Amino acid sequence: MEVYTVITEKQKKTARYAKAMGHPVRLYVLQLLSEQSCCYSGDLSEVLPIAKSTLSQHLKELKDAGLIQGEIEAPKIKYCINKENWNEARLLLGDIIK
Amino acid sequence: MEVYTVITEKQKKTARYAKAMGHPVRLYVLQLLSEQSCCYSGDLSEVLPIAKSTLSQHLKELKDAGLIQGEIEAPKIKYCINKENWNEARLLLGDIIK
DNA sequence: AATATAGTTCGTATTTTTGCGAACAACGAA
DNA sequence: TTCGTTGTTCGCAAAAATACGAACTATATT
Repeated sequence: MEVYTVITEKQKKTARYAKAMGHPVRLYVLQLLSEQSCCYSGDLSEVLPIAKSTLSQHLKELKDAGLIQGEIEAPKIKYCINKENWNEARLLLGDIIK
Repeated sequence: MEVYTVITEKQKKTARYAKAMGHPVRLYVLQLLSEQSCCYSGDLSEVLPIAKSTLSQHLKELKDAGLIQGEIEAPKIKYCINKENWNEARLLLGDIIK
């Protein structure tokens, strides 16, 4: 059963993407990856003033939101934008700020 | 004293706006106000499945983020977009999703 | 002055987020 | 196989977000 609401699924999805972007560290990572195709967690860890475990959590959140994806390149992990979802997020947010 | 970080003030500001947009209720209100110039809290309260006090909190957050403003029109309060900041938010977010 | 309306603030509870260090897992190199 | 590198997961703590109902404030109406 669904509680009645005027809020659409599209708006919920948009809000989820916006929420994922709503932290400086995550926004930094997203912006970097939208510009330079890929990076390693270690690269980020060197420049960001947070613990590795904290960074890992933020990366996980971006992954859970669907905005990035990781590919094993042992012993590192290469992170890139999830193009499909990133494009969706851009469209959805673009519709809000149009 | 400022801890060193590669994260810019611009990114922090963008993240703050994104965070304010990161909830379905707040996104709904923003989208409504970006389309129809103004509304009253009561209008929102009628259609949104949340308590009035909860709505009031969300409106306060949007106000604190600078995205909307309220004008007393007793006994109601007329809410509108804060055009200056909304435009700033659009520019900042537009820069991310460009 | 009493009442009705509109909305905020207060008090509280629950959940989620943010963050850290220690421990762990996976893999390549020596 | 032992060691180093890379990054995640675990356990914990503190802070912030979300939500509600009750109480309150302010104003207009009767």
